Amino acid sequence: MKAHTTKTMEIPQEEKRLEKQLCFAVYATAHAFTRAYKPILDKVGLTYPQYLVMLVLWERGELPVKTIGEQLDLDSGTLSPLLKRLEQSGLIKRIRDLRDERQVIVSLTPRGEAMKGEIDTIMTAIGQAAGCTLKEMAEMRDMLHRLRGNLGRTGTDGG
Amino acid sequence: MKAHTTKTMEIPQEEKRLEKQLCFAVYATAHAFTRAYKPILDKVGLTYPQYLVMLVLWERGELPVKTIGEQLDLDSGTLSPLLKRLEQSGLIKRIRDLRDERQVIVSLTPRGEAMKGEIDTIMTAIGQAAGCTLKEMAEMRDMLHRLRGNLGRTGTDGG
DNA sequence: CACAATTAAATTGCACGCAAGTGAATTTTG
DNA sequence: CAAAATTCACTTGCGTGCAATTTAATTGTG
Repeated sequence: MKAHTTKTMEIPQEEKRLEKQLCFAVYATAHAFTRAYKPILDKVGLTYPQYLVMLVLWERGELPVKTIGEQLDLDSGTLSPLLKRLEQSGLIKRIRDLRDERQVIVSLTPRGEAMKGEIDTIMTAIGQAAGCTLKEMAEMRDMLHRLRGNLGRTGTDGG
Repeated sequence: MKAHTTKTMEIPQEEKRLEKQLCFAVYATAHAFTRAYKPILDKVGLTYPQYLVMLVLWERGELPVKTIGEQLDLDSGTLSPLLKRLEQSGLIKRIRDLRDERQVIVSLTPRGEAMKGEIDTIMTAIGQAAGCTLKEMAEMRDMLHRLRGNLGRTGTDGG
């Protein structure tokens, strides 16, 4: 594998500004989303990552920890304590799989299932806060999806 | 102020899927960016948020903590320990302002200033990882900027 | 079937991010 | 000018994220 000359040609000053950085736009918008969700999620006692886990379970039903991690791009170091909190909140159960005792199957309790009724309220509220047209939202989502695909397959080429 | 009927009309199942959520696209892309930056930033001994602080200082010169926080949308609870680590790394100085002793002025050390030479290498590497055209990047950045503006001014209407 | 390699989840350690509270300095007000 | 209100940074506590390690279970191999 011959490395092509990683040519570091001069980038114009203007392009180096924080406000010009796509990475920062994504970073800051992610925080803005979390903050926008907070007052809404506080009412149902969820953090934003916990809400994402609930979304996955509402959509797909009971799942092993591994699969939840694949859906959300999170590892067990993040999920294990998070799921423990959701369990203590009485929203999910964690049961070790009898077929394969390495796995833990996560499923919704009746309370967790019932909370699914809140989805519309939550999504409507956020949709209004975002203040985008559905077309814009879809467009942005697809662009981000592509971008994420590109970034994900970065071969950690140099180290 | 009469609340307009927060009409929670039915959202189609398909739209509730995780993959359809713009918030998740932003969330996951932010993490993908951080991971893409990691091998590059490891070489210069910075975390991604630390890199953002350095960007601000390279661009604007010495600044009080407050202003850095405004630029990055971070509060002192996040910045104080982060800046302390950058100081221990020998990249910045923190000096209490003599005019207003409530403020702490953050400035670059010679080592921090010298690191500015790494910018081009870092940005070029990330640019290649992102694999977008400059037009796409600009487009996405501007859409995110607008979105962030909308989310930021969400009046926490209900609590 | 024993034994090495692999896999899943949990744990540990560190660095954010943010709410809430503290303490010191400055500004506002009476 | 003195007291009250505000501002700034720091600290504390909690919940992520993630690398690295640990423990237990399963799979692959001879």
